[in-house]
Amino acid sequence: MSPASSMSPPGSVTHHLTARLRSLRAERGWSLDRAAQATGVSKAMLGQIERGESSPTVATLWKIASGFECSLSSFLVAPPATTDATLFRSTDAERARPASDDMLVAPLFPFDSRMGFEWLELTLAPGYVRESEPHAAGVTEHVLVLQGSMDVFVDNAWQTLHTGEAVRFAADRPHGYRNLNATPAICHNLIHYAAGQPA
Amino acid sequence: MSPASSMSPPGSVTHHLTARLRSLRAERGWSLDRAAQATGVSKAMLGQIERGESSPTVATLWKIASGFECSLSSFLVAPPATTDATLFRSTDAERARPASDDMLVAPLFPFDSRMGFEWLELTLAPGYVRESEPHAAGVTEHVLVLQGSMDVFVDNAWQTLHTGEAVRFAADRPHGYRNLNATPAICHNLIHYAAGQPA
DNA sequence: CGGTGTTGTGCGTTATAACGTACGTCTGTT
DNA sequence: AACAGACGTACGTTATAACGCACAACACCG
Repeated sequence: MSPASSMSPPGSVTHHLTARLRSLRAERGWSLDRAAQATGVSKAMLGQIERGESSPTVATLWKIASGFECSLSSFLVAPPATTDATLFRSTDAERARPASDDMLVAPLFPFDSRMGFEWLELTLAPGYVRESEPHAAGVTEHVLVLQGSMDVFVDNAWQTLHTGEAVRFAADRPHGYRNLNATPAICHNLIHYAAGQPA
Repeated sequence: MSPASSMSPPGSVTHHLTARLRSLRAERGWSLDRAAQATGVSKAMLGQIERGESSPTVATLWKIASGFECSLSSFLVAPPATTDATLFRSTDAERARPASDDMLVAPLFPFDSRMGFEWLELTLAPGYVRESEPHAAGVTEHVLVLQGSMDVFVDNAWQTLHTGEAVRFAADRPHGYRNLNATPAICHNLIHYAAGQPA
């Protein structure tokens, strides 16, 4: 993109790539020769990549990642931001908001791109029935019953879950929940989205 | 690597890259011209990449990902394996195994690389005290109290969690759990590991 | 103080990624 | 059937990624 300058802007993809490679090599105390031997990439090339003077091919980046026994994506995406500050949540504080007449949704932990999931607590009133549209591919739902019992529609059949039972299923197919009992059912619903995909 | 053949092996990185680009373009009904215009990469190059005849630079791959409004890593890492078969679990079945005298561990959902976390149910007997060693960087723990109350040691202080309360914290620092009450405490413990890093 | 080895960078060459354009093909139109 | 348009591929050129080698700077020893 910028042939004149060989510098890499601080926030860019190439900058993270150079920093990652440099720190990884320093971390193991490897010389360029040693790294070249481990990865199969010439040490001249490795030096240029570290200096941001050339943008490697995915093929060579793969050789580098393999040599260092690291994932390919760790060279590209920003680090998982280590983690954030400690976060306290309370179901009681969130449960007060009714999503509909016969269901309460308490967002325990809202969606976080670093985690890739959101964690909800659902309260299903007696008689609640809901069939969800399929979500995008790669979405996985976890349902765990805390109180009472309920039915989950997965794989074209209703399955009964009692207290303490759980199910995990791919949500890119028709699925649903219902509570045919006389008492409310409380469950946790953890929805995991595929990595790197916008909602 | 193999200059003679222009094919990409079925399981390789380049194969997934070509398939991803091809399906993404077909999904939107874009022609090569349209894709070239959206990404800023020549349509000839896009065609060669789709056919596996050339391995793009990370710079051009970035342009492609930006043009399609997708994450860079979605072109590289193996697909999240869509998802697995439906999996039923029961806490009662697992809870029978005592991990120690004063704590029960029930693995609700064992670690799954696609999800990046494991989900446990802990039962802390009265008087239980445990201070964990810091885990690797990028590990995040979620604790949610289901029954009774307990204390969690985070940020160099003990915090009390009552039923329905939860906390999320970075586990690469000293942390611990205790139950100073007269009745057992039950909580969920979801441990999320950084993506792409070996345990 | 001059070997001797190691580290990182510069240089010339080769392989190939990337571009712009032109061509063959297939479709739908009047 | 002939034309027009859109799509994907093949071609020739340029930019640059990648290589191997050689050199300069800094160490550790004799």
